[in-house]
Amino acid sequence: MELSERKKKVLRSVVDLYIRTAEPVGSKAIAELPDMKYSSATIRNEMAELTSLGYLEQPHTSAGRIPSAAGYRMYVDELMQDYRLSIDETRSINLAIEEKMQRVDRLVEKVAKLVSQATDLPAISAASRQGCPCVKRFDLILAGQGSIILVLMLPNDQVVNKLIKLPVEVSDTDLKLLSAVLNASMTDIPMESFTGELLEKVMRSAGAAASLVPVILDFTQETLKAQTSTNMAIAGRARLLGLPEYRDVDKAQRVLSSIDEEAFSNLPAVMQDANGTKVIVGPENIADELKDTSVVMTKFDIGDGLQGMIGVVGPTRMDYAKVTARLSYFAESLSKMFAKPETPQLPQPPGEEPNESPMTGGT
Amino acid sequence: MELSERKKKVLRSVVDLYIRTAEPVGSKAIAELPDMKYSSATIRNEMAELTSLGYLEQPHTSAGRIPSAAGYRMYVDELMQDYRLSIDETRSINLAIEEKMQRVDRLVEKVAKLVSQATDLPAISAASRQGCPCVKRFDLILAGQGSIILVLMLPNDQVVNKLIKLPVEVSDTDLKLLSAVLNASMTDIPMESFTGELLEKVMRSAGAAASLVPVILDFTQETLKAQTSTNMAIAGRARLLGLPEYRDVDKAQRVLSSIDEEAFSNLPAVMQDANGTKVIVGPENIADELKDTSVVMTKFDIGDGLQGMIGVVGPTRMDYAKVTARLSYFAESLSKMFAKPETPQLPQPPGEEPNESPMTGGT
DNA sequence: CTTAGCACTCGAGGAAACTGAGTGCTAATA
DNA sequence: TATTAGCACTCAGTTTCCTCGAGTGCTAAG
Repeated sequence: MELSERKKKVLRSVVDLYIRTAEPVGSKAIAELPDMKYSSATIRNEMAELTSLGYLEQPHTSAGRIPSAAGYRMYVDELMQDYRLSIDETRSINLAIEEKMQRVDRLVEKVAKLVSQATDLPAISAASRQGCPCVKRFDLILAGQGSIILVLMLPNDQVVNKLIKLPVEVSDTDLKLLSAVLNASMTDIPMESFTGELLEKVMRSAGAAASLVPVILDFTQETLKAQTSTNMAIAGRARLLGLPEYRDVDKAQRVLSSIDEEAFSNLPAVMQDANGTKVIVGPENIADELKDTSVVMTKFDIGDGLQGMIGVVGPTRMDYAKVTARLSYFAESLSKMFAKPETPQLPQPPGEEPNESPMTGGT
Repeated sequence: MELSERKKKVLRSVVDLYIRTAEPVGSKAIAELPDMKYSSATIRNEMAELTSLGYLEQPHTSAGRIPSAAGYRMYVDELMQDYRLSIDETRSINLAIEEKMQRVDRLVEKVAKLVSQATDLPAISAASRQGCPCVKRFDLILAGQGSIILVLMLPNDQVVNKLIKLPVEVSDTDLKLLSAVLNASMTDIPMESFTGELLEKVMRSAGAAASLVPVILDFTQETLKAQTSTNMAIAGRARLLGLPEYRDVDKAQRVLSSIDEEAFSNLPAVMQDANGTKVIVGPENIADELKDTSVVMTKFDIGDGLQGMIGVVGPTRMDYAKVTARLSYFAESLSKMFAKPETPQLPQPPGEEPNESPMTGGT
């Protein structure tokens, strides 16, 4: 059933106000809003109906109303008005991003910290590898002292290596042969096929250096597996404690613990299939501890087959409009930065035209 | 001034009891302890003196006493009785450590988590490189497509590399020459000396590939710098919230924030010069937020020139004896594990002989 | 030197009363 | 018919007041 315009307006106002104050909202407060042309009695009737429709709740008889999960969902999906980032906000985000970021794992930590600062909420950031990993090229270098260096070139120019102590004496020629064989048979294929006949074929062709093959392939498998693993960081946990809903220490502890545990380990996966910004409202969360905790997250592109994700964790009563806007802008800026790593070209702050923040509110 | 035996006994009892209950301790409670042979009145007098000596404090007139910072210091340095780990405790620590640990940065995270679990307090873990880093050996590999791979061998068999796009065409012979020059002049010296005449000499001898030298040395410097950087993780922050002293959310927030900020970034450095276990009691902390928060930490050996550190953060009223014992055992186990990485040989659980936990209580 | 006794202090905890924001319902109004 | 004013009622939160008892310091007796 579609809500009347007036009901929508009331619902939106209630959620807006509740987001600002964290206190149950009464009919009078709504009636006194600048562009509300009805008396508190009318609002009262509307609120009563919204309550019976399941969009609002009443903590107890003589208190105002607070949004229910369905109310938030409706708000996020249809009612919420786009938040316009101020020039100051875009500038501070840009400034934050401009700092040099080096290694990927450090980067994830840093991004999480920045997002947390920008939203004043705990933030998650993750980078996970897309697509099936394979080796582009093998190199074997004689390193003296009876050891060799194995160098793997991966797609996207990444290079990984390992020092291998030689179990047997191997000549330079043997190595050349072995690497030729490896490059001929084992490149550009997924690691699942490193088995059976292919393996035997390689062993046969490898000649004197055949005993190295298992060591090499073990390391290769390990490396490729590590490539697919997701790197994830959480920052700014303490910001939760500043919010009125977490004045209750026990509750705060439960939430913080489950943040630190595995609770969010599946978020990057969830994000894979979604596009744009995704909002998970309170009870839609999986974990029980997170009943009145929401998550807003979005993807960005790191390049090199890496998929980035940033998100924030907050009370169900969080300022979705603002958070979504900042998150989207952040993601956009990061994507652009990674697109041209040498001269980071940051997006222009939104000028006169409305700032579109794409959004899907999946369940 | 040396305290009388009886005063020591009273002080120890007060701290012990306060650690257990987190409530001010009265004279009666002390007098009723099994091996206390004096009446509450006598204890009262002793406590009054201990108070005027600065070892105890009184929250208000009609309450019991709590230890002051000086009281804790005294307790940690002289009074505390060694805690004997139970077989169960050693077993669970061993079990935890036995899990495979891969990369160093992951390892640091994992260790922090384990320590936090073992002590039920937030834990810090860090790994930092010891001694001045240098390059053992340079290798340059032609990688096709107008690029080369630079391979640096560091002490302790670590290998790092980078793909370099060639600005100019370079032949295999040129590369051989360049790497010979690099290996002759730039190995086994600290990076501070990569300057002036040495640099010029290399450039002159490098021939056709001279234009590569700056790129190579930039990367080398960066790598060596990264080698000295400390890797640090904190886990189990939420455990703080379970403790009575952090029922006050604002306080908890202040402490957690400063844990997440830079507050502990200097701990690894502090640990460098200390040996054994170090206890920093509340007000000895640098940061103001950490006034009634203590830190216990100890070192362990990762090998490969890496120095490990583990520590826990807790209220000044923490069970120093227990924490210190567990931490020491943990450190010992880790050291042994890294000493023989393939077949981790864990220390035997302490048998009949007293379990010595070396300890220095520096200021 | 130790201990029993005692008057005193003062925070914690609980009951009772008060306050006021907010409600639902009814009747008047446009 | 839709809106609004008015009113009695509800109930969480706050304040006030009181009691209770753990703990103290001091004095005098053992």
